[in-house]
Amino acid sequence: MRPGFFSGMDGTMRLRLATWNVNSVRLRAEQAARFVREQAPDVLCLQEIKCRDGEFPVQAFVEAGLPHLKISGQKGWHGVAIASRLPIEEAPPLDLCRERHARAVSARVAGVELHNLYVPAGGDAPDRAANPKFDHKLDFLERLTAEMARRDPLAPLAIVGDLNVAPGEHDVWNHRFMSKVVSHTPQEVAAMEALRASLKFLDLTREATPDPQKLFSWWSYRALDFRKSGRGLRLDHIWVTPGLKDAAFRLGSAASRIHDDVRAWERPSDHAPVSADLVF
DNA sequence: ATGGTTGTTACACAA
Repeated sequence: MRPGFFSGMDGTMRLRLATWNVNSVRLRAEQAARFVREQAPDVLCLQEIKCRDGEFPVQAFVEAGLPHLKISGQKGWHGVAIASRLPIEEAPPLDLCRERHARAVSARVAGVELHNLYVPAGGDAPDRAANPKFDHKLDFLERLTAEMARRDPLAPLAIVGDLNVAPGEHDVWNHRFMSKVVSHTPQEVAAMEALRASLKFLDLTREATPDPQKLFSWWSYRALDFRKSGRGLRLDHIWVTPGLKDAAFRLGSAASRIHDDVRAWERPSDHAPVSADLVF
């Protein structure tokens, strides 16, 4: 039996969540299928699909064994989707994007309320007054925080995706330098801390690999050799509520990792997938 | 302590 939701004899069920900023799902449908073959996620959350709903390569995901799809696309830019081995049920949608971009899609899978997010990158200048994109980014995170603060921390809920912020000093290649660069400014780090505190979220990838170990999920295309450059950021996250803590730590420690080998594939996305296991 | 690359699009822009 291939690895999947039902892990078998002991009656436990494993739900493997994965998130990947795919940077054009049409260009990388085959890579997505390969990732599913190799890592067997039960749910794959995609960001930057860069297509309309009707242009999504449905067949590739059906054949890969993730036939249940919830797609929120738009022409050309942004766009998010959830692909699942298990049936998708409705979940309360979040109203986060004042620009009405396709940046959030929500679903309930195996009893877990899942919010797949693509937070705005925020432009160049870390100044809310001078740079509307930076203001939009912080507004998006503030709306999300306000929404989460109304929820029950004991409810099984996860927020995953490209949050476009590296929250910790070991989530960037150089903390001092990056503190002046959008993605790791004090304002963004504070916004992420407010979000974390809203429901006492657990950052599963960091739980699995504690500080001071460096962790990156994104490397610029502008480096010839991303490994040699060493200039990465951890922008992609899987956060769960305390209601999922037992499931996340069932094996002793959190089982979450960054699949940086995918960043080394031919014609890669600039982001690597991130996965985390929940055991019920 | 900063040069350049990629994807979608339409003849730039966003990342």
